[in-house]
Amino acid sequence: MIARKSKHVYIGSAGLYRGGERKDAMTPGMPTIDAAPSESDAPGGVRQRDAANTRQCLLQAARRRFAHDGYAATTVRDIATDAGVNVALINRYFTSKEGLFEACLTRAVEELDRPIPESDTVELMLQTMLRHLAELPSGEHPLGLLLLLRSSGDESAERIRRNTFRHFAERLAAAAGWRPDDAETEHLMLRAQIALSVGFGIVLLRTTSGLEALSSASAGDLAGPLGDVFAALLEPAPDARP
Amino acid sequence: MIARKSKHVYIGSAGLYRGGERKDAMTPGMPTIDAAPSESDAPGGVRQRDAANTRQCLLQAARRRFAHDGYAATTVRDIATDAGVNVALINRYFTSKEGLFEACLTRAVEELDRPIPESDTVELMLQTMLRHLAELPSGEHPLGLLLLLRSSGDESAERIRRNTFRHFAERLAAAAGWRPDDAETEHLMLRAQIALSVGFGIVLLRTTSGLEALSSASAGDLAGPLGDVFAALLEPAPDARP
DNA sequence: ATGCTATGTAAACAGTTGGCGACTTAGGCC
DNA sequence: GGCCTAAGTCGCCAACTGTTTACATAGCAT
Repeated sequence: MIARKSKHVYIGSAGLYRGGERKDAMTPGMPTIDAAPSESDAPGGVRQRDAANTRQCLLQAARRRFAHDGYAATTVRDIATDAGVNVALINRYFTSKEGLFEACLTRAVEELDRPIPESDTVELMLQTMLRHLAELPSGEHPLGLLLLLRSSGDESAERIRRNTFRHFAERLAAAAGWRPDDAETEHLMLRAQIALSVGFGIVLLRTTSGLEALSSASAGDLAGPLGDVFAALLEPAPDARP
Repeated sequence: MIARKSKHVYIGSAGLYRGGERKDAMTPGMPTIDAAPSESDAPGGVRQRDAANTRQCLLQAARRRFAHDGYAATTVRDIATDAGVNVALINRYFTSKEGLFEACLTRAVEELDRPIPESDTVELMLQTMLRHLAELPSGEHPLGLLLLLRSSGDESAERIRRNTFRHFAERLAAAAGWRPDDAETEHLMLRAQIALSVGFGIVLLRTTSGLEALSSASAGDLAGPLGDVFAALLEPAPDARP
């Protein structure tokens, strides 16, 4: 018995994925960014042309696949099918599979880094993390953090990843009082990185461990425990702690 | 320019991997389980036969590859080359790539579950986790936790993964006072799963994020912060916490 | 030695994958 | 209309991947 690659059909909480053999259902219509195929695209209809839209569709589909299955496990054909788009267009718009992944990563980093309220506090960073752990208003899980964990092996993508990690670690550490070259506060960097680990660990186990309580927890459910963790790690304790 | 699969050369902290083109250096000698090729295997020497040994070599090499690169990204030829063994032997001894992965997973679970001191305490679980986060006496990083995060997509392997997660979550939760079907202690399950996330998050970021402080931290360095986290999550706080 | 089996080797196979080049066509502009 | 370019399609390929098959041989019992 050969364990063939699973062409799984995702039925996420809010329809993360539509069925596998999208091609039959979609083409030749206009690629749609989200949810069910729009009513308007008749099966025999005319393929409309909209470069920006197809680009977005590809990005969206790629984000989901990459985040969920990892880089190596997803094929460009998977992505194209999900997006309801011809495979060759991936290379047209993103040069290569690596290019597409890098585009996903870049967009994810932008999303994660958007709210920079100048003065960081541990509390604010905690809320940002919470927002990216839990469900979006649209009902979809945020994929940015997850994407950051899916390495492609490509050098330039890897650099983006590492820079992002370092950037957030430093922001978090700084919010907790860490200052560069200050040996006195050096331990805070490690603690900030551990705090970061918590977030990534949660997002990973939420999506891949099958732990019921964790994967179904809402932002509100996580707020309490996660607040305790951040406080224990980064808030100066009453009794001095090396 | 085609982004070819990187046949990287691992030079781990304690020589996790030896160079990529092992075949030239190793064959035809006896496959060796660890470290540098033993002095005794002359290049023109006779290939010795030792099924148990080659099995172990394959397992070891597979563990490293799977844990480090993920299931999909590692090829059976990679593993065979690392182990200094013919590719076909993977299928002989483990039926398939999936079988080999499952064997790795099973062994990892055994290692993780070894010390069951009957009565679990949060403190003991913390120490167990610490032991699997930090370096082994041999100088190698423990790969068990990491392997648990690398899904193969195979149904039976996935079941092992999930059962292991659930098992440890319940052990940890129980150690903190959780009792099945006791709504009063239900919140402890979520907290235990978050505590688990911390461990997995750390092991993941230690190996893939390039965060210096974290990846070079010793068990002793982690003990303090991690102890704080576990305490904040699982030790009953003086002021009641829902 | 003779045979037998466990072990190991080499080559090939069938399916998949990412990428590319030649082609078609929609839609705007003159 | 005629033309042009961007957008999309189609078929192919070379490389790679997991697996199998046919073959070689070491070690051992007889």
